[in-house]
Amino acid sequence: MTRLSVLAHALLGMLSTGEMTGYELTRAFDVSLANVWTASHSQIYPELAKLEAAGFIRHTESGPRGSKRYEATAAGRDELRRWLAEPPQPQAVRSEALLRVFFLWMVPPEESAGYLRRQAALHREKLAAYEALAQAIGDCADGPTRWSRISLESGIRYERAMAEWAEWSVARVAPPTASSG
Amino acid sequence: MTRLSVLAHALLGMLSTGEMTGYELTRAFDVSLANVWTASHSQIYPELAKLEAAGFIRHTESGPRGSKRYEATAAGRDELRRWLAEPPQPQAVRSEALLRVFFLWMVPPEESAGYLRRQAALHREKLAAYEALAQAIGDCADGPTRWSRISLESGIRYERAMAEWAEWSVARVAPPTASSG
DNA sequence: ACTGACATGTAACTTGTTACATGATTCG
DNA sequence: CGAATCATGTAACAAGTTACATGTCAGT
Repeated sequence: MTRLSVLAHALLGMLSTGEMTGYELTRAFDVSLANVWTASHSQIYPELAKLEAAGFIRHTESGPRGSKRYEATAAGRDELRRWLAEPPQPQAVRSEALLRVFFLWMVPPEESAGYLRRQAALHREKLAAYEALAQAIGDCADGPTRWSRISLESGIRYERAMAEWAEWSVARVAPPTASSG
Repeated sequence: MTRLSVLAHALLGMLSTGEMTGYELTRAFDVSLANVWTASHSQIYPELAKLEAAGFIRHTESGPRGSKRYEATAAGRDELRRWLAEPPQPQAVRSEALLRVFFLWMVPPEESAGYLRRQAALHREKLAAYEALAQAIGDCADGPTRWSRISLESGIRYERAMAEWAEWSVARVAPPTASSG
């Protein structure tokens, strides 16, 4: 194994938090990790096999329906810490939504304003969901939960900034007329 | 051709703005589009060939060094407009930087604070660059430029929100002591 | 018996990265 | 004539998506 993928480190991180099955990991990517990284089961199972072969995780018991519980080994946790200490390199941006904005001059103003309004609505929706979640988990200051709260805060600020941007853009494209104000 | 990729639409969009060679498109992804979408020449040249075969672009003259200038056909511009009108679907999130934050409980507080400070610095740097660029292009209200200014604004607000988030996180992890304040 | 959630895997395909490979033109 | 930039391509690989495929267990 030349070098571990980001997904591999995500799995390693989850399995350092506690024992989990592939199925539970799959659900985690749909729920707690959804704000941060996504992966499907078809990617997860082969990656778990690779990580086990490389000695970074091991599977302990076998559960009821042929399920396997995995946990990180000492080598796995070391690799995770090494990865966490790597210098951050600026990441390539790829936003389909923003790319569309770049080419909105192609369509009439009503249509581009509509696009931006839909974007604003989507961001407002996500913002509300994140804020409700933050309210629900409260001001936790302990272990892993603390850090998931900090990640969530990033999502909150991101969605708020993007909602405000979309609303600002609408105003710039279709300024409120005297009659409408 | 089953369905066009996002990259294909990016190329179609650029070639609706004006004639360009593959080389010029490659540079555009490094400069004006860098905030929005990235692609390397090894992806661009084959994609141009596919778009031409599908009749969405055509190449006009051949330049000095075997260069080919492409432009969008009417069918290409129609396809671009169709794509712009597609209902936006929420996109999968994948942020390696944020994933690391999720697992920062693994390392000592000094190290996690250091990580967040580096993140803050990177975002502040990008923010400054974007703001300088915004200052340089000014308050343009015409055609494509107007929309690139709007895209840039998204980058500015994003970097600012993320810088502020990182700084907030540092304070949460390593609160200023009475002696340091 | 049937439905739904649990549970794991593989195959085919698309997208994106890194490295390889070549040649033309311009400037100093 | 040498280096930088212009200019276009291919090949091998890594990462991610969608669809296919199978079987278990709990509840009704």
